[in-house]
Amino acid sequence: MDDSIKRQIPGPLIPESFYPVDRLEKYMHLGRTRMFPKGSIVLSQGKESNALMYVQSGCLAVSMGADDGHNKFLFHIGARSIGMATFLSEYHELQIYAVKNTTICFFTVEQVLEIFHEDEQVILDILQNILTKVYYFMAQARDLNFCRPSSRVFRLLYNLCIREGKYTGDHYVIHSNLTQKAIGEITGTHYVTVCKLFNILEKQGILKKTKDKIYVYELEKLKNMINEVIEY
DNA sequence: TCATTAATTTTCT
DNA sequence: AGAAAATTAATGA
Repeated sequence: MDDSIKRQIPGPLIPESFYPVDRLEKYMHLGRTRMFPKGSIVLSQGKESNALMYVQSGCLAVSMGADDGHNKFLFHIGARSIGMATFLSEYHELQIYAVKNTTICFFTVEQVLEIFHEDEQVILDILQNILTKVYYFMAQARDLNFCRPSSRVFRLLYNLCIREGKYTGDHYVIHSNLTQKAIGEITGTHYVTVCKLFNILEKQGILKKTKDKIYVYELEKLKNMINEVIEY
């Protein structure tokens, strides 16, 4: 068995660890470093913030509130990545909290400009980080428009397998500790639906998910499932 | 075809 | 043991 069926998918498949900007590491003395314990709020909705956040270690989650109290998960900011709420205007509807114990270095606009002056490559790295996010959410907008939830879940699994699945004789192993809930948040489908979809895949012997691994036994079948209409 | 709610069971820490 | 995650069933859009 070879990997000829594999096809590289550009950009991140799951909204975390977007393009790292670890060049900021050597300018941390300019900013203000702070520790956030797991579960604490880094930025509450509506609160003014005009700093650039560099996550040195740990992980943050960014979400956006809705009128009806719902809260849409957007993406994670992992180690060596960055986040910005409002560089330009003061109001926003984002909320950021620490998923793990996290150390963040905050840079003011002035400090960022100072770094830009000294190190132009940082500008490109930050642009790359933002553009990667933009592209991800453009693809997301497309999928939400044109694909059914079952297709979005199946395609995520298929792409994950192509991207990082290890072929081991007769099946693929994906090392991933995504929960069903997380897959639901990423794909915009209800976690109960995700559960049902996994049951269908497992019953057909296509795939099996454990806590930290996903075993793909029939990659081609999984690919075909993307376009099938599922009966629940 | 799916979201939603609620009620249980299973798995993690 | 308590929290989080997963499952199952029922209802409705």
